[in-house]
Amino acid sequence: MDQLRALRYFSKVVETGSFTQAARVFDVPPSSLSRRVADLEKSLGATLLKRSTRVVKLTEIGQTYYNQIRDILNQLEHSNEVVRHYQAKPMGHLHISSMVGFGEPILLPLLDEFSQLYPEIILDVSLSDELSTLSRDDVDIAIRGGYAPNERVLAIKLMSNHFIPVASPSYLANMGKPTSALQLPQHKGLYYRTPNGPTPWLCKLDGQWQDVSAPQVAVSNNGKWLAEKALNGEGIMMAPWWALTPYIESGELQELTFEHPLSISQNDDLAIYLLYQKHRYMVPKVKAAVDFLVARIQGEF
Amino acid sequence: MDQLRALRYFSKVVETGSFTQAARVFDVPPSSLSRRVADLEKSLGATLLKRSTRVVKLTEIGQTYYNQIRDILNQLEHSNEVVRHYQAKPMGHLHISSMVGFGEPILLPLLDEFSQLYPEIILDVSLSDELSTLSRDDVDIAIRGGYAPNERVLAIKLMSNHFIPVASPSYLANMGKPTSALQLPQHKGLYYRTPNGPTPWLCKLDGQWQDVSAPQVAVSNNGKWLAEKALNGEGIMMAPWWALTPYIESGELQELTFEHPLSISQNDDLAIYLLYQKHRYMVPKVKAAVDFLVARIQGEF
DNA sequence: ATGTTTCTTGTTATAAAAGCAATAATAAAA
DNA sequence: TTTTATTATTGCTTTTATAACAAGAAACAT
Repeated sequence: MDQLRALRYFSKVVETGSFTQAARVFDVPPSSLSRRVADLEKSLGATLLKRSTRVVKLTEIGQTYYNQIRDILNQLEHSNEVVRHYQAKPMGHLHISSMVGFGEPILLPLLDEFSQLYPEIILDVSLSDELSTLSRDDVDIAIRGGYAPNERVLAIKLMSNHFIPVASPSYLANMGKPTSALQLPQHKGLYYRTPNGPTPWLCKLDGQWQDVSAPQVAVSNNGKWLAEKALNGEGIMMAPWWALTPYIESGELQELTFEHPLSISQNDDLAIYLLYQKHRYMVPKVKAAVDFLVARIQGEF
Repeated sequence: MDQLRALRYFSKVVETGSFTQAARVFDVPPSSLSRRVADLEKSLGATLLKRSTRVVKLTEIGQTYYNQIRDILNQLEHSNEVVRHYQAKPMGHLHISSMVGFGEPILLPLLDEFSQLYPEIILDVSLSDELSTLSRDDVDIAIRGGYAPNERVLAIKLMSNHFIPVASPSYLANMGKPTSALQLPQHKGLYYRTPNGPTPWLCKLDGQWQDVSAPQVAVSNNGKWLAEKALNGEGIMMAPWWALTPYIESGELQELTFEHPLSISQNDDLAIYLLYQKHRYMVPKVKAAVDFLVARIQGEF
C-alpha cells in the first residue's frame, strides 16, 4: 500500500469533509479515495472517519491521527522543496507576514529594494497583527513581536521594540510637562493596543512595578491615528521608538524622559523578531529574503 | 511513485551503506532499491547518493535530506503506533533508560512492582549516565537530570535533585565539624562526577557564588564507591539527598548544614525529570508506565 | 414518496513495482 | 598485473496495486 498517497487522500477528505470533493482535487474517482482510506484504516486497525452518505467526520482517534499526519506531510513537503531548490536561484512566490505598524514604514520600502535585487521572486505580503501560525504552509517569513513558537521555528532579533512616551509641544504647553512618572495619572492617555492586549504604562520604582497609566482618551491598534491625535495635542502616547523617531526628529512630538523609564510590559527586552522555519532556510528564496532583511534592518536600526 | 517506500529504501541504504544489504532487510532484490532510489532522485532533481560499486555515500544535499527524512519516518511510525494501539491493553517491549544512581535504589524496585501489575509488558531497562537521544526509536521513557531537549519531548518533574554534604561521624571527630561553608577548603573532598562534569561545592554569599571545594581525595561517577569512602571517614561528600537519606537515617553519615547552604550548580532548582515523546503518551504501555512512575515517585518523595 | 447527492462495491484496464538474469564497474586477492 | 568476488545497474517478464468506469445502497431535501 502506498501509505503516503493514502495519507494525502485521508487528509484532504478531512479538510473538505467529503470524498467527492477531495477526489476532484486529485482528479481521480471518489472510489479511489474510498478504497485508499479504507486500506489505511485496515492497516491501522482503527476507524478514522465516521461516514454517512451526507457527512464525513473524524473519530476521536482519527482526529489525533490527522493532527499528527498533517504536520508530517508538511514537513515532508518542506524537505522535498529544500532538495528540489538546492542550488537553484531565488525565485517563486514568497509569502511574508508582518505587524502593520512595522510593515508600512520599514518593511515595505525594504521589500521594494529587495524586489529589484530578485525580480524573479514574487512577493506576497500580508500586514496584519494577528499571530499567524507559520507552522502551516501559508507563510514563509513572519515578523512579530513575540518569540519562536517552537523549536522548528527560528527567531532572529531584528531590533529593539521598546515603547517610549511622547506628546506634542502644544499639549505640553497646555498641560505642563510631567517631570516624574508618578504625575502621569493626572494626564491624558492615547493607548496602543497590541495583539496581546492593551499597553498600560508601567514604571519600575525601587524594584516594584507600578501602573502609572493616565485616563484613556483613545485606544486603538492603529498607530497612525493615535499619532495624529498626539500631534493634535490630545494626549500622551506610548509607541515603539522606531515609529516615533520621524516625529521626534521633526520636532512635531517630544519624547518624555523620566528618572525611572516607562515600559509597557514587565518584560524589559521587548524586541521584533523575524521568524522562519529552520528547515526552509535552505530554500533559496527564503534564504535570500532572510539574509537581506536581517542585514538591512540590523544594520540600520 | 510510492515516495514513502522510496524513502524507507533510501534511508536503509544510507544506514547500511549498501544497496545489497539494505535489500536483504526488506527481502527484495537490490535492483528494486536501486530503481526506487533512482526514482526518488529523479523526482527531486538531485543526486542523493554517490555510488561506486564498492562504496555508497551521501552527497551534501543527500545528507540534509536524510537527516530530515529520518525524523519524519520516525514520527510517522509513532503516529501509526498510536492508532494501532488505540484502546488496546498495555503490552509489548518497553525501553526505559535511567541515570545509574537513581535507577538502582529507586527505579528498579518500582519496576518490579510495575511488572507485576502489567505482566504483558516486557521491560528493557538501561542504566547509564549517558544522555541518550530519545528522539531515536530506542528509548520509550528516560529519566534524567536535564530538561526537555525539544518541544516534542515532555518532561515531568519527579523529584528535587539537590545535593547535600555529608560525612561520617568518625571523620567529623577527627577533622572537626565545619561550622561555616568557608571552612570547607580545609577539609577533604569526595567528588561525584555527573555526565555534565564534576560537581564543585558552591555557596551563595551575599548574592555572590563562591567555590568552597575542598582538595580532592577521590572523584567518581559511582556513588556507591564514594559513599563507602565517606563511611570510611575519608572525606566529605556531596550527593543527591535521596541517595543519602538511608545513611543519614541509620546514623552512618551525618548531614552538614550551614547558614548558607551548599549547591553544586548555580542553578538552584536541580531536579530529576521523566522524559517521553509527547505523541507516544497515547500508546498504552507508555501511558501505563508514565502514570505509574509519576504517581509513585511524586507520591513518595 | 421522489429525486439527488454521496459513499461504497464489483469488474476491468493500466501502470508501477518485484523478480530474475545478465552486464559493467570496482576493489581485494593471487 | 591478472584474477576473482562483490556490488550496482539495466533489460525483460511476471505480479501486484491502483485507477477507471459502472452500478448499487444509504441518507437527506423537497
